[in-house]
Parts: sequence; C-alpha cells; structure tokens
Amino acid sequence: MKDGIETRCEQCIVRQFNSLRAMSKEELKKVSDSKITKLVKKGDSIFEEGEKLNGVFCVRSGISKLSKLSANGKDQIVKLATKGQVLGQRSVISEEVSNLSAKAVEDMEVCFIPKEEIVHTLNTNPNFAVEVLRHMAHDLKEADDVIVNMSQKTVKQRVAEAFLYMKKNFGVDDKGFLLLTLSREDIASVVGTATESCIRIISEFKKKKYIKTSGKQIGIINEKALQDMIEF
Amino acid sequence: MKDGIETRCEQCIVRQFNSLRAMSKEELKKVSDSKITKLVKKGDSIFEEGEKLNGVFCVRSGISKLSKLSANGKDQIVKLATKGQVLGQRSVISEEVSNLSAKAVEDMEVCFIPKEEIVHTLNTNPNFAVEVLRHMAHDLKEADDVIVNMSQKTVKQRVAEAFLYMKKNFGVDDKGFLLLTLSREDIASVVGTATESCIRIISEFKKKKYIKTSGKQIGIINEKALQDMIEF
DNA sequence: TTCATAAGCTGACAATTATCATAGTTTTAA
DNA sequence: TTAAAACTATGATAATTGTCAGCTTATGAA
Repeated sequence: MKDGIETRCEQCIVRQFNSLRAMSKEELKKVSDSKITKLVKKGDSIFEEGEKLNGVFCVRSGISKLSKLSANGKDQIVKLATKGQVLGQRSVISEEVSNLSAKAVEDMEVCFIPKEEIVHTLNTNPNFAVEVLRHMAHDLKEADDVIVNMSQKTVKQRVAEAFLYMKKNFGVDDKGFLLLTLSREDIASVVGTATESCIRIISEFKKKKYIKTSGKQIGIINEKALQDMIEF
Repeated sequence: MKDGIETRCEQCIVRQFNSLRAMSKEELKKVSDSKITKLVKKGDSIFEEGEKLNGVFCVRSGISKLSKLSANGKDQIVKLATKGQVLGQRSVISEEVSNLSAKAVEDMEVCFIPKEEIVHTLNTNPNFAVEVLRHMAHDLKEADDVIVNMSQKTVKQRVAEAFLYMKKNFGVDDKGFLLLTLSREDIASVVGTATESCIRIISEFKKKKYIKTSGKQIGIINEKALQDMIEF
C-alpha cells in the first residue's frame, strides 16, 4: 500500500515549503486524511524555544504565534502563521534547537511531519531543495524589512502597519472586522511595545475614526489614513 | 585549460555559500588569482536597492555595509560583510531585485560571480543546495534575534551589543581598538538611532571607562560591563 | 448565576530618545 | 597648504514611550 501517510505527507511538505502559502481546499482535504493530526487548544504550546524539533508542523486550521522571549522578560512575536504554513522548518534544516516558541492564538489543527520525511525529500527531489531555498531567501528579505520597520518607525506607525498586515494576510469578515483577533497584549508583542502604549494608540485611532472596535475585534475604516501614516 | 576562472569561481561559490564565513588565507589566495576582481573605493556602492543583480559578489578584502533606506529617509544597516562573505545571494536565489544596497565602508576588493555559475552549481552539485539552505536557515534565525533586539532593547543596550558584535566578528588590533572602524553615523545606522543619541551614549561609555576612543577608533575596556548591560 | 481572574482602559509621571542649534575637530580635495 | 566640507560633540528642549496605579469591563469555571 504505497498511498499511505508517508506519501501524503511528502506532498504536504513539497507544497508547504514552496511559495504556496495558501493551499486550496482540495489540497488541505487530502492532508486532512492523515492520521498524524494533532489538536492544539487556544493558548497551548506547539513547541518551545530551545526545544529540539524532530519534525515540522503544518497548520491545517487556526492561527499560531511564533515568539521569542527577550532578556527583559517580554515576548516578541516574530511571525503569525495560518492555514497552509509550516512551523519549525528552519530549526529542522539548520539542525539547531528552535529559537522561537509556537503557541496557538486560537484552537488549531496541525499535522506533524517527521524530520526524516523532510531530509528524505530534500535528498530525493532535486527541485525541492531549490524551491525551499527560494522560499527561504524570500523570508530573509521580509525579515530585513521587519528589522528596518522596527528600528526606524514609531510605535504608532508600527501599529498602523500591523493592522494593514493583518487585513492583508488574514482578511476581514462581512462586518469589516479583521478575521485575526489578537489580544491587546499580543498586538503589543507584534509591534514591540508596552501593552498600555498599544491600547492608547488603538484608542487614538478609534477617536480619529481610522478603526472601529467591538470587544477584541478591530475593523479598519480609513485604510488610506493608516497607509499614509506609515509612509513617512 | 580546465583550471580557468570558472573552476575557481565555482570553488569560491561552494565555499562561500557554505557556513564557512571565514576562509583560510590559502583559499583566499586561490580566489585572488581570478581575473574578474573589482576594486571598490571607500564610500562607493557595489549595488543599490531595487537593482536587479546578475550575480553575487564575494568580499576578498575590506568591509561592506548592507543597508536599506527607510521611509523616513534614514538608512538602516542590516549587515556588515567582511572577507569571505557573499553579497547578493538572496536576491539572486529568490530572483527578486535587491532589497538592500551594498556600500564599501573601506576600500574593498570583491570578486564577481555570474548568476549562471550559481544556478549551474545548484543544479549539478546536489549537496550544494542543501548547504546553502542550511546556511540561509541559520541567517534567518539570526534575523529573528535582530528583530527581537531592535524591538525590545534600549538604544544603550543596542550600542553595547554592537560593540561586542564588532569585537567578536571583526577583532581588535594590538592596542585593543576594534579593527572595524565605523563613523558615528554608521554606528547609529546599525543600532537604529539618531547620530546624536549614539554619540551621547559613546561619551557616556567613555566616561564610565567601558570603552576608550581615539578619533573614530573605539576600544572595549570593560567587556563585562557591556555584557551585563545587554543582559536585561 | 456568581465570583474570581484576566483583560482592557486611562491618568499621572518618569525615562528614553529625537530634534534643533551651535561649536570644535578632522578629513578631503583643490 | 589651505579652505570647504564632513564629522564629532554637547546643550537645550520637545516628543515619544514606558511604568505604575487604579478602575472598569469581560470571561470563565465552580
């Protein structure tokens, strides 16, 4: 029986590692059949900083935050991963312990792919390594952008940027609210600021009618105003 | 005559792209013989942000700063590359225009390796892609660290960290001065702060006897004090 | 439901950092 | 060599951001 878990996972790896951030529903369905699926509850950890990973995790549903603890005790969220994205690939490839911890922002389903699968595919599929490489080169460029934003932009600009990023990458519901709902603390961790500062800026944006809120939910009203704000 | 430029360059690529950041003198000597060597004068640009690169540059001597212009008009230095390091590989691999510009901090010799060489090696040497991949995965982790540092540490901590970084990666002369001599403005661009703020902190460190200066040159006197400073 | 706990919010104040002005110093190029 | 330009340095002040305290509002478990 060749069409077992291994084959499906391999497909998953190949697809995920490629630039295909978003998988089609059919593709996801396929992977869904896999038996090595894990449910992760909101707030639970998928892996921790410093942990040795013996595989990667594909996000099937839900959202994960990848964060790193700073020496001052605060978490910095480096990335938010959603459906179709892979967690832990860097650590597996570089054979170092994970530098980030992954936690579920909301209930998640992830499928685990053992390290051996990846190593095997890297060695047998000649195009695969190059595809992964290309993807990683792109990630590295994005990281450079983040570094520049963090160093050169004000907190207000970074908050505005975070909202635009959330809209672009996670979408909005029919009422215009961001589908990705983060706590104020998590937004602060994305932006790299104190929770109170973050809340103050949200209040200010609300007062200026740039955004609307409903509980934790945030909706962008005046996208151009936010856009203009970050462009200096 | 097989032992031509191509062969040497290929060796160069393979070595450079691997984790071998520092090449031995013998290896460098080999590359030195190559005819496609360029001299770049201090302050001159090797390539600019937005430029399409049709190859990579290996640093044979001197130091280059890789920077990105922020919307506020300030440059952010993302990386400093020295002897044995490669510039432009990410852009070549991801087939995007460069997101960084590379300028010479001091007079440099660089050797150019055409894109085709790299693509060829990627396709013919099965281990090469994996090696490059591993290297890039490592770079990505370092980028995460920089993001956290930039977001969570104070300017003072970042300056301290920059000096320790410079000592560790570029060494010191017999008088204890850092071999990498940057202008105050460049240090500020590494740290992501205003030049005046940077100068003030340097003055403070000097007053506290953590460092000594002689013109542009900076020497670390009390390494532990700097180390302690960044560990909170 | 109800209470305990966490999250959100705001004010007051302190600390950090940026900006502007100005002057001394070094470097560069004619 | 010398004058112009660039770099270094410092003060004064403004703007940004963080911290602490207290209060209100959600949320979730018994």
